Order: sequence, then structure tokens, then C-alpha cells
Amino acid sequence: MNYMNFKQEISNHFFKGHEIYLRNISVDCVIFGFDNNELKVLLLYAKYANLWSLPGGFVLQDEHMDESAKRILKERTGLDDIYMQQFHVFSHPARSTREINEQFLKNVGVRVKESWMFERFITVGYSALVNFPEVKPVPDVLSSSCEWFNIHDIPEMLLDHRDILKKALENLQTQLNYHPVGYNLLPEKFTMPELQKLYETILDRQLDRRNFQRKILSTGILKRLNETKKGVAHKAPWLYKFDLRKYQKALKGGMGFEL
Amino acid sequence: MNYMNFKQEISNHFFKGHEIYLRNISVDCVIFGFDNNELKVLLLYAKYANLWSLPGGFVLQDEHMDESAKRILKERTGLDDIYMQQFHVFSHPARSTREINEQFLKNVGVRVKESWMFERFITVGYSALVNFPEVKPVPDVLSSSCEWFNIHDIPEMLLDHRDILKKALENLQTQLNYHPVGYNLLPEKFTMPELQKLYETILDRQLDRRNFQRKILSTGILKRLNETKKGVAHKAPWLYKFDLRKYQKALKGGMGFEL
DNA sequence: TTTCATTGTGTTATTATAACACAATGATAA
DNA sequence: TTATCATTGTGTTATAATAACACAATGAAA
Repeated sequence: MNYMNFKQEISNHFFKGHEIYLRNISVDCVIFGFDNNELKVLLLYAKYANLWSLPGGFVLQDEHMDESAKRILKERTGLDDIYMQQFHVFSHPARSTREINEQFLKNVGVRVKESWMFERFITVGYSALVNFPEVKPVPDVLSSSCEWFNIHDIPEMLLDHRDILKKALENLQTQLNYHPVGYNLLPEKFTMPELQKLYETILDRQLDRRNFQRKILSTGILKRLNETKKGVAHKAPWLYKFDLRKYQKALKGGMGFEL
Repeated sequence: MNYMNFKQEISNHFFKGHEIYLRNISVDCVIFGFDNNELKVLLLYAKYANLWSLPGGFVLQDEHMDESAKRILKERTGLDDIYMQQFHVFSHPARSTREINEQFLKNVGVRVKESWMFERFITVGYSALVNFPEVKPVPDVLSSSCEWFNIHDIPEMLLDHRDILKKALENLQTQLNYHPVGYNLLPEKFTMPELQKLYETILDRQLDRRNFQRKILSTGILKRLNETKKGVAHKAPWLYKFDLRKYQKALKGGMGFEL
């Protein structure tokens, strides 16, 4: 896409976007991944605002909002069929500003007097847990890059996106006690210490190795394979995989589980 | 208000409502009350749809959505300063229909060709727990009555309002384990059996009297008064009230509590 | 004065959690 | 070849939480 097409596209978005999207509503996604024993989130660098932002978008006229979130996830990561959930609605009247869009248009060099984009937006936060190595981050047209950030090392962010991120993390930490986590965050086969590290990373505290194993096994969501991790220094740990049937069941029904 | 004013108001709402409200977004409130040992919800009878509906409304241009929910609660119940929380966003593309509004306008006798009201609405569900005897139900302009219904005896409802109600109840039941409930649902002074009945009603199952008392007291949110309930057959139970400081703390921080 | 539905309280068995120690493994270094 | 050693696998025990259960006290109504 060349520069003129880009300007054309922006112009079209501001003038005609309200014909294909719902007004005053947006979706923002907090996409969690686990890599190198760190919990990470996928952020975009907004070219014209010069700030990092959450992958977001709008709701098509005939689209369920859950689908909007999945569409955004797919566009940024290439991933399909990922479980996503809404965690909060952010509706502070001053959370989005007309100024930020006007500045943006000025930088791009497009003149717009009135637009649905100048209006206030209420945003719904969705979160997803994805398998880090499968993701090929793709920036959107308004962004120059799409990168993973350690959850403890988040740069300055657009609007209230830092609050949204914070809420998503709190939500994930709470969910951890009642719902299984890991299927999307870990490779198919993984070791008990790896799973524990994931939990410790999300909760941001140490867990007892033996108690953790006992509890997680007691839920029945894991199956131990007849193989051990190869090419590892020291004693080779067993490999496990999720019992998908029981995992799904626990996702819906909850588990009653305290760490 | 006479009939002409009403038609005028409706007309104005359809033609000009989008100037004061956000588009495509609504708020629906599930207002729970406890009376006669029954959990009840406040519903409106929508005059022209001839169906019961949840009290709902729209978000003013410069209003936080939490405030919209509180405004709606205040209008229907007269109550102020009630803790409300969003519990889910409902966004099925077919959840609201143009037809229902056109039927409504036909019944009222107002002709409208295009209106923001004909568009699709995404709604955010808010729930509130209120003190039943304090409520003086007030129907809105589109409703002929505003009444309490037993949660187990809900009439046919508008759109997806039954789903919204169901979700609100499930949410309340889950919350019960982690957050204190009762301050808004019970009178200032209450007995232990009354509090237990409230919990049993919400959870829809029996609880052990002695274990319930032990657990609820162990949270520290209750203060036993030096008086007993008067005018009661059989042994007079002690009166309790909430320790508001600890109650509020438990509201925010959670309690870790299993029934 | 008796009746009786209801409240207040205590005990015990069972289960869950937290804290903790030592043997087994197997790559790496000596 | 053998010793080292970080790491994994597993078991025990003390403590706390939960579930199941029984009997005495009250006080209005009969």
C-alpha cells in the first residue's frame, strides 16, 4: 500500500467508518503470552501518537462483539480459535479525546471537520492467552510495530490503556484460582516445573513445588506422558499434556482451587 | 403530562436522542431486593411491547456509564448511593431489532423514518442490591407499571432480558463466596437466621445453621448488638448489624469464603 | 404449667492446606 | 571412570477449614 492509498484509507475511515462500525464503542485486547519464564503482552506502537497501545478496533454493524475481539486477535497474531473473554467496560467520559485524533490527522495530513471518530468511545476489554512461539506479530495500518512486552516492564501507553492492562492482569490472577490456565499459553507437551513457573509468573509469587504438583494433579486436567524432557541438564522431568475434555469442563464449571 | 406532550417527547427522543446520548449503547439494570424470604427483581411493564423488561436507559454524552446505571436506579427506586457493578456486556447482533421500535411507534402514533433508536444496541448489564422496603417503584414514561417479581417466577420478557437476568443471578451467586452481601439487602438490624435465609435464597440451597454462623462471624463483618428481636414467637434471636468498616474492606479485597 | 418451634452453642470426623526433608537422576566436570 | 551437584520426584506431619451432627435454653402460645 502506498502513501496515497494510506491517506485515502484514513480519510475513508474518518468519513465513512460509521457506516460499517457501531458508534461510540470500541474493543481493546490484552493478549498474554508466556516466554522465557516471563508473562508478556502484545502492544502496538501507534505511529502518529508516538505511544504504545493495546491492539484494538471497532465492532462491525452485524458482528457479535466477541467476534470483533477474535477478529482483532487474528489480525495481529494470525491465531484462530482462541478463547477470549471480556473482563471490563471502560467508560470514563474523558478516556478518549477528540484532540488525539485531530493531532493524528494533522500528522497524517488529512483534513476532517466532523467524524464519528471524534466522538467519545466506551471500550470493552477482552483478554486472550496465546501460545507465544506461534504468534507472528503484525502491526495494523496505524502502527509501526507490534511487540511483546514483559508485564513488569510496560512503556508509557495511550489513553487509559495502562489501566485496562492492569485490570486484565488482576482479572487473570483471580481467574487462576477457579479456572484452568495454560492450554493456550504452553506448548502441547510441558513439564511440571514449566507449568509451575507459569503460575508463579502470573501470580507474581513463589509456590511450593510439592503442594503445587499435588493440587494441580488433583484437578485431573493433566495427563502424564510416558516420556521425559530430553536435552536438559540434571534430572529429566516428566512431560505432561492437558486432558482437553476435563480442561474444557473445568473452564466452564470452575474448579474450586486455592493456591 | 398529557398525551400530546407524551407524543412530543417520544418524537423528540427518536429524532434528537442521539444528541444527548451515546449511540448503539444501552444500560440494563438488574435490581435485586429481598422480601418475605424471597429474592426479587424489579421489572417494568413496557406499555407498547406488552412485555416485561429490565429498567434500562442510555448513556449521556458526558456521563460515566456507572453513573448512567445509578441514574436509572435512582429514577426507578428513588434510591441513592447504591453500590452497582457491571457484570456482562450483551452484544448479539440480533438482540435488539428495528421492528420492535417500529411497532412501538405505530402503537403510539408517531411516524419516524430514520432514528438512532432503530440501530443495533449493545447493552451493559449492571446489578444492584437494594433494601426492599425503602423502594418506591416508579415506572418510566414507556411503562405502565414497575413491580417486584420473585426470581423463580419471572414472566415473559422483552428481547434478551431473560438472559441478562440469568447472568446477573449467576454472577451474584458466584460473588457470594468472595464478597460480603447483605448490607443493602437487609434492614440495619437483622438476625442471624434472616441473614442465613438471604444466603440460602440467593444460592437456592440449604445451609447448615451452625456452620453458617461460624463462618460468617469469622469474617468479622458482623457486630452483635445487646438486644434481641422482639415480638417473635419462640426463642428471641440476637440482633446484628454490619461493621461497615470491615464490610467495605471485604467488598474491595474479597474474603476467601466457601459455603 | 406445659408444649414446642426455634435459637444458641460444642464436638468430632474428615478433608484441605502449609511447611518441610531426603532419595533419585543424569549431565557436567574432574 | 567417578564425583559433583542442581534439579526432579515423592512422603510425612502439623495445622486449619469444612461437614456432619445433638442437646440445652428460650419464651410465646396453648
